[in-house]
Amino acid sequence: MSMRPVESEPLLTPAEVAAMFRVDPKTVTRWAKAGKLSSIRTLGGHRRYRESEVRELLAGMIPEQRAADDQV
Amino acid sequence: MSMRPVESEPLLTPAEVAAMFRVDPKTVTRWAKAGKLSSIRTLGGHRRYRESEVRELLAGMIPEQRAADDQV
DNA sequence: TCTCAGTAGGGTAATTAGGGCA
DNA sequence: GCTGTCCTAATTACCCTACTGA
Repeated sequence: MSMRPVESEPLLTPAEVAAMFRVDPKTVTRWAKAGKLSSIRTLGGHRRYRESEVRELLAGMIPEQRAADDQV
Repeated sequence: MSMRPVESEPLLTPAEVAAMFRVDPKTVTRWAKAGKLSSIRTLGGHRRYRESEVRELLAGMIPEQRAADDQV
């Protein structure tokens, strides 16, 4: 059986993102609803997150978060 | 669920760090603002601390008298 | 088809940020 | 200088039930 290489972006589950930020999975959901983090939905309504975006946010390289950082 | 291995650094909450040093969480916040301790921010602005860094600082807490002894 | 950990949704408690003061 | 405490507002954690997905 042959699998044509379909380029897809690495996605993370809510639990995985939550673990990286050391927060509750529900908190990640709130970030998505608030538009602070873009999310992809499964056909059943569950959210998936782009690993690349999450890593950038963790590194503090996104404007939204830097705004919070700047008051330090 | 699979939980594909996502490499991320273990983080600590302000309360956890405060308990380890036996100080008020607010004091930990001041350490972070003073640059004595590096911090990562959640998307909501709350701080998270690197466990490895905290442990190193704890290990560096040397009793006054012992510090003097060490120079012998 | 069955199982069950994970997630969504909503509500309420607990932490944290920030400033100022002792 | 350094820490603890009081205050308000914002953010996050924990509770539940029902549905999703591997």
